[in-house]
Order: sequence, then C-alpha cells, then structure tokens
Amino acid sequence: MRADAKRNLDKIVSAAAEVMAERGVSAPMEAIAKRAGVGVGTLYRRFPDRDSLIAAVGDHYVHTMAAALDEAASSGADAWNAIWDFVTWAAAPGRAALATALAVLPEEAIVDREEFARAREGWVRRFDELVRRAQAEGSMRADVGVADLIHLLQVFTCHPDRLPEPVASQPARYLHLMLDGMKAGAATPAA
Amino acid sequence: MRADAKRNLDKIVSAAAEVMAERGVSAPMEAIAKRAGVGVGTLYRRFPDRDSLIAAVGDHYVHTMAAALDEAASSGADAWNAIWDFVTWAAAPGRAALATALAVLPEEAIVDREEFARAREGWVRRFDELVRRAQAEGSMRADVGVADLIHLLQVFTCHPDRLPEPVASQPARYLHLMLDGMKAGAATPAA
DNA sequence: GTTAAGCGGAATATCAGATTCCGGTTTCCC
DNA sequence: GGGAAACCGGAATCTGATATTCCGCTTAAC
Repeated sequence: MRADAKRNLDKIVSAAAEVMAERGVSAPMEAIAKRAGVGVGTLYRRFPDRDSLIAAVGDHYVHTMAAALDEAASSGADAWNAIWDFVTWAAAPGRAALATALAVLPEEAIVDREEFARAREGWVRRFDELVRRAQAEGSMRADVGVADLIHLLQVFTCHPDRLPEPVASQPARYLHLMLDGMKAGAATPAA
Repeated sequence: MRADAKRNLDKIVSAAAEVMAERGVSAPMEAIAKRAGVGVGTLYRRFPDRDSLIAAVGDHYVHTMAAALDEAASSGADAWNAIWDFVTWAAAPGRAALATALAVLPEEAIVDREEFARAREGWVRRFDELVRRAQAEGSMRADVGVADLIHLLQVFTCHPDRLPEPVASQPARYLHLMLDGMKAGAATPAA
C-alpha cells in the first residue's frame, strides 16, 4: 500500500468515527468523505460497503473504551469511583458515538470479525467485574447490572440529534443522576 | 362538515398519535393514512402539511397528560408518590409518544396555536408545583427540577426505534432508577 | 522517467416518501 | 326519491437525498 493511501485510510476512519458520532451510523458517505478531506471514490475504494466502514469504526471505539475503562479501574480508587470516572469519561464531549461501538453495530457487520468480538467481550467482562466489585463493596445496589449501565451509556451518548437538547449537551449530568439511582440504599428495588 | 368527514378526522388524529408514537413525528403520511383506514388524499385534505397534523396530535397528548397528572396529584398521596405514579403512567406501554406532546413539536407548528400553548404551559406549571411540593416535603433533592424530569421523560418515552431494545421495552425500570437518583439524600449533587 | 496505484468528484442510478388529481362514492337537503 | 355538493381512495407523478460508478488526471515508488 502506497504511503498516501495509508494516510487516507487513517483519515477516513477518524472522520467516519466523528461523523457517525454526530449523525449516527448511517451518516451519508459523502459527509464522511468530506470530513476526511477525501473524495467519495477514495472512500468506496477502501470500504466497498458501509458495514465494513462501520466495523472499522467499531474497532476504533472498542479499543479506546477498553483503554479508558482499564485506566479508571486501575486508578486505585474503589470500584464505585472507578465506574463513576469511566462514565464521566464516556460522557465527555466528542465521545458521542460510544453507542456505535457497543451493540448498535449491525450483526452482519461484525460476523466473522473475531478480533472485534473478542475486544468487545473483553471490555464487557471487565466492566462487569467492576460492577460486581462495587456491589461486593456495598456501594452499588444489587438489582442492577452492567447491562443497565451499558444501555444507559448507549442512550445518553448517542447522536445528539436524537436527544432533547439539554440532555444532549449535558449527558454527564444525567448519567450521574442515573448513577445516583444505582447507589446502594438509594432506592426502591428496580422492577 | 359532513358526518363521515368528522368521523375520519377523528380516526386520523388517533392513528397519527399511534404511528407517531411508534415511528416518530416524521412517520410516513401513508403509514398514518393506512392505520386510519383512510386514503392519503383524505389525510392531505384535512391536514395540508405535516405540521398541522403534528399540532393536532400534540393537542391530543397534552390533554391526556394533563389529565393523568392531575389525577396523580389529587390522589391524596404525598407529592413524591404523585410524581412516581405519574411517571409510571407515562411510561406505560402505548404512551410512547409522550415526547411528541412536550417540546418536540416544531416551533412553527405551534405558533399561533394558543390553545395548545396554554394547555402545555398549564401542564408544566402544575408539574412544577408538584416537584416543588416534593422538595418542600424533603423527599426530592433540591438540585433537580421539572425540566430534568420532563427531559428524561422525553428520553425514555420516545419512539422505541431510537432506544436500545431493553430500554425501549422497560422504560419504567429506567425512569424509576432515575427517580431513585432524584430522591433526597440519594446523591452527589448534580452538576 | 516510467508506470501502476491512487485520487477526486461529476454523472447516474435508486429509493423512499410527499403531493397531486380525478373518476367514483356518500351525505344531506328538498 | 333524487340530485348537487362534499368527500373518498389510491394510482400516478414529483422530489430530494444518498448510494455508487467511472474515468481522466496525479503522484508515490523504483
């Protein structure tokens, strides 16, 4: 692969990640190409169909998230604070497409992409361990689980267009509210 | 207006409310017409543009909600429980388009529709009073407000397509989690 | 300097949904 | 009961937004 081709490939993946974060996984190919400073033709040469592009973006995100989670988990804080920190990180501006990397990816796009599946599973597992640790510590109620956290992250970190304005602009505020609801003793047992 | 015309008008508004609940305010006109058991032509004769239809649906919902809120508020329970009950009602299946009636309505669509604006404002005001009452009672934290409740209601009661599956199918679970986070003492102060 | 890999983006193909139109029905009033 | 006015349904048509292709022009690489 020629050097310029490689360069463009990288630009395309980053651009796609950004644009998909803003407009959802089905953002126009042309918008992605433009953001990457590249012609649509180049985009199509590299990624013959949208799914392959989504998959590439997915890789990008899973790895980024896994790293952030590990950092929060190993910061020495207790499990509850590690979760709090990770959620805060995930809600930061520019992280909007988190959802993309989670479950939103069309099944077809990730079939056979073992590396991706492995990374994702690893991330989920470690997140789950953290949650269980927090519950064991007595800081998180026992009737909620990683799944709830992941789903809520998806909801609050999806493309801003899909959220009411104040929520879109302060996802952290709302995620923290939800975390407060997940605190041990906060609560009426969840249904 | 001829009797059959009136009949169709009603069918159209109910159908629109349902379909918009499921597919969002920009659901295809044809889908709405079909649900109403009416031709697209009829739909267009009554509502020349989508906004007028949205406005009609809005009226429909605001009144329904206002009634539900008033009922919860006057049930004799304390303010916190009234809120809890209302939120539960709003999250019940078939109520999905709540968002439609709140702020999602395009401004243009409601300009000059004073009756609607008045109903909505009345609803918001009474909801706000309830919230303040709960705070005065000491059951709800003081750093959140009706706006937060309304926005989160919007998030969790929007068209199911826009939410991750588990959230879409159990909005009440997540809304209750949110309420738990809003309980007095639950919490780290919201940002 | 040559050439194959790579590029941009205009042109074209698709598709979903909006909107129009009119021949065929219903109401409703006399 | 009868006829005009008001209504219908939905096929046909129009549009706008994207996807996808294609090919003459560039540029890295040797």
